[in-house]
Amino acid sequence: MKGKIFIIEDEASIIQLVQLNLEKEGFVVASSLNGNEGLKELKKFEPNLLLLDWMLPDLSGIDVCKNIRKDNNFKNLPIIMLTAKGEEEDKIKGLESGVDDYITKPFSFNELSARIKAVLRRSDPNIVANDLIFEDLKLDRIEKRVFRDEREIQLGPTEFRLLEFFLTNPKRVYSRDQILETVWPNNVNVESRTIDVHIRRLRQSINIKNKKELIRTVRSSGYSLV
Amino acid sequence: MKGKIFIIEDEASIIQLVQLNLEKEGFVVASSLNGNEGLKELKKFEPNLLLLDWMLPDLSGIDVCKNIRKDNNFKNLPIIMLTAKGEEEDKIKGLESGVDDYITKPFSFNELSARIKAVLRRSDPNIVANDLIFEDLKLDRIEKRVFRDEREIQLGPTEFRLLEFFLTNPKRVYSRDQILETVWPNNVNVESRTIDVHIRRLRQSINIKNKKELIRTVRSSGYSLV
DNA sequence: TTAAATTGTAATATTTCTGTAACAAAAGAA
DNA sequence: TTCTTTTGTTACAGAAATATTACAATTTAA
Repeated sequence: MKGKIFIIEDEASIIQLVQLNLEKEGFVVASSLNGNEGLKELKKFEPNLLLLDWMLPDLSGIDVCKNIRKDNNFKNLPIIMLTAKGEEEDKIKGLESGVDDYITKPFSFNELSARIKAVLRRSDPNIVANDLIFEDLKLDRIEKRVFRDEREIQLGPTEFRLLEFFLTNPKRVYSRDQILETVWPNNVNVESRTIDVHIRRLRQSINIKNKKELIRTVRSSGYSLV
Repeated sequence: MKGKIFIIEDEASIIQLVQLNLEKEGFVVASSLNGNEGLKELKKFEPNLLLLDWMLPDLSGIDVCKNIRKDNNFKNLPIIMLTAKGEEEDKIKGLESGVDDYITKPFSFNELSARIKAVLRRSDPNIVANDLIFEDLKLDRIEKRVFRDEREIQLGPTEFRLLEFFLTNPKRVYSRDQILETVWPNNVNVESRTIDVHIRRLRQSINIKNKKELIRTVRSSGYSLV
């Protein structure tokens, strides 16, 4: 899982629990303790999914939700609402206001994880898929294997993550910064040119003679899988 | 799996969830929402195992349990108790009153399924798959034996559990954390490097010259059986 | 109780991977 | 063209991950 998840929730302990577990599953996670700030940070972070608490100190969950739905860039951002027990009636309102799913506290992490994956499967299938396939390339996340044309290819850890990243959004061009953010562990400082080297290594591994180049260089923009 | 499981539980949503999943695994399932009725139906149904809620509208779980233990035909019926969080103290009583295992709500279905199988393995070995087989490797859970190529292999307890773990999901790559969580007893703190040593011991035992290596190292990810 | 087996850890050896720097090549701009 | 900017390529040293070994402590079996 290489997806990004944002959490808006005022109980720090819940954030911690959820964040820790989600990161263990490979998600990149950011969070905020209140609605207004959350909205701002969220739009910078560009998550693939939002976990939104119903009751917040400033705005209500619904308000946040409406704000997001109004913004063209986030109109389709999947949202899972976190509600406390006893807010049953509100649930329907929540769903009406454009929430994709909700879960009642206290919840087990497994339950949350299952719902997140179910929602992502609809909105962004590649994030949760076990096999990422693009033309004659196949990457198996469970077995950690890569194939081109049925032939297995050996990749180092970084090249594997890099390819995984490209495969979740083939054709799309990514800047070196974007690649760094997602493919490298957080807070690691790496020369941007280093990516060029890894791109080369990846190219060398996945290219087969007489077959077309799979990674396109877009001068002054970045790279993409084609 | 072709065993029969009876559920006595007053929350219909839990019954539904569990029943659906158990049936998917091949069990035949019947259920009741309260104790008195449950007892009657159960005796007609003759299950191989009972899932019993601790708190029921009429009888308590313990009462049901005692009633069953008095009946010669069901004296040995395995029972797994479902308890809500906070009833911790009662657990001990539960086990004393002849319960085979218990699980605390909320639970994940996987957890429940694992416990059911563990209990059935003791009481009714034929219902659960007991031989794990992968290529020329065979592990007999009942007799605690391992064979490669018909030849028996001696393993220490930890190596046995480790191999058992790999065999439940061959090919899948597991991280050291995942291995620790499942193979080692809960809450035991063990250095993550320790796994390497056990992997080595396991390799040494199950490898036969001229035969391919069975355990694959996936750098920065973990190990898998191949 | 003694002997044997098992476990976890630490220390060491070995392998593989990473990031960077330096230079070459290519693509644009003027 | 010539200069400038960006990307490609290579080699390499240090880092990181894994393998191996030895050993002391503990458990189990005899």
